[in-house]
Amino acid sequence: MTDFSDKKLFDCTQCIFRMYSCMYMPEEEYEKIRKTANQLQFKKGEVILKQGSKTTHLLFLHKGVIKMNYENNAGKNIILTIVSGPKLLGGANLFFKDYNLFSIIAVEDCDVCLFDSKTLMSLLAENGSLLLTLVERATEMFQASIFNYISLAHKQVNGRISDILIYLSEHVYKTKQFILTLTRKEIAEFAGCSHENVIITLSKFNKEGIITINGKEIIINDMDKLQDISRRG
Amino acid sequence: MTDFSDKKLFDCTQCIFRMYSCMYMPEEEYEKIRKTANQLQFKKGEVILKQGSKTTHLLFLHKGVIKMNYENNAGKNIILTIVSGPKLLGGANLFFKDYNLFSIIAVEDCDVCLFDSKTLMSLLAENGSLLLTLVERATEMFQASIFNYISLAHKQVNGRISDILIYLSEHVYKTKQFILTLTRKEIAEFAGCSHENVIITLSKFNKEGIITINGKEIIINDMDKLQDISRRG
DNA sequence: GTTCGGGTATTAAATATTTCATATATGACT
DNA sequence: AGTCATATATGAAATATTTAATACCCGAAC
Repeated sequence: MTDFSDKKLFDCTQCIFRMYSCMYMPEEEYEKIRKTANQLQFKKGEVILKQGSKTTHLLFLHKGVIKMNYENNAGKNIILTIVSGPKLLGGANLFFKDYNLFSIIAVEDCDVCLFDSKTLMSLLAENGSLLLTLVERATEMFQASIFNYISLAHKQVNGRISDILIYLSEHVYKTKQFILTLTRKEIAEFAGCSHENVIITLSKFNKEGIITINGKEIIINDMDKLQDISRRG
Repeated sequence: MTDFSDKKLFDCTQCIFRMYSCMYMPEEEYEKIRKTANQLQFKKGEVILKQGSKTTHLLFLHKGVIKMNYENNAGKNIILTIVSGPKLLGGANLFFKDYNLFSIIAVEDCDVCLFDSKTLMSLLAENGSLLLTLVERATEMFQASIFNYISLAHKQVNGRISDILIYLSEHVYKTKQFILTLTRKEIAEFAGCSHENVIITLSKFNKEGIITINGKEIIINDMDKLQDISRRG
């Protein structure tokens, strides 16, 4: 983790969070928030927020990819969702709990802003329209998680892996050809199956020509077939 | 569904929704909302809100038990969660979407209040503190769903059924002995497995003495063992 | 009173998944 | 260049789950 408190890493005037804010809030008000903001860079693998730690900040992911990781009481890691910036990471994890329910871990190098949640919350309570917008954004991610989990809980591994590939392609990397920084083990933690099963399934999709695997690179050749497998579960 | 627009079914002064509201809102303001409220009773099995229909109302469940049901594009029913009143049913399903993402269906007879969401939203935008509280409540249910789904996606059927029994006991019926109105098929839709598997697992738990089944009645004899099975997955 | 449909229950066979053992490849570090 | 840890890959055995077939019970409808 690198702290650049003295200089500005990202241009705040380009910030999406600010864009939302100033739709509903005068510049001076926003400045109060901005002063509490802390620009940071995280390297792949670094923990941005740790499960169980106090929630003192709301997090805005400018750039990069993170995983929301939950370690259950058996010590098993479970990936709740994977998201790419720009995105506000709040909601159940950050908005209302005293302690973080999940960890947020960088899967690729990330640029983030941390906002002091106390300052933010008191400003939000006076500014319903902004709050509505923020909650709406934060809720979006939640909805996405729910639908991920519908897939995971009610489909077999073929369908789950298809869903994850579609999700990564459409919502994280936004292209059909991407470098997958997640390991097979991490995909297994996301899909809720053994890593062997992930490998077998990916190999099968590769052999059938639905996807092409070149080391870390994945190319989705036949999105229709993938969606068909997803549909049939 | 029974409409009692002329008379009052439930006592509004006892309403939990009102309680939240008047913590942050003068009586006159609340009256605006109350005037748009519509008290209704639903019988077991009736659809309260239908997936795909327009979201015109926010729903407050006074009394009873509902299931959030999602019908996927293969026509398969999936139960997202089961909740008992009093509870505000909002969040992703109702707050921000033009159309309901899920259906809400009465599992037992229910008393509900429907609030016009337009009126409510405009009042909320002017009243950040109330909004925060409502969003917090709505988010709670979401969190619970997420943890349900962690269970479903990352455990095998024994663990899932255990989790569902624990959940029903602790959060829905609030006692270790309850009349389960859900059919085995519905439990299967919740657990994400075949109904045969539900029956086999429940029978097994029954034989092992962990639970006792008398027709529709379920008694949890050994909560520790159930939690142990849940933990081991 | 009979029929019908739905819920409950059980089994065997087919299929899916995990576990375990093992092997190769890769990158980091010395 | 060698060592270590980790990721990838594969196959066989053990286990879990679904599917399909069948049967019983019970309440609603005729």
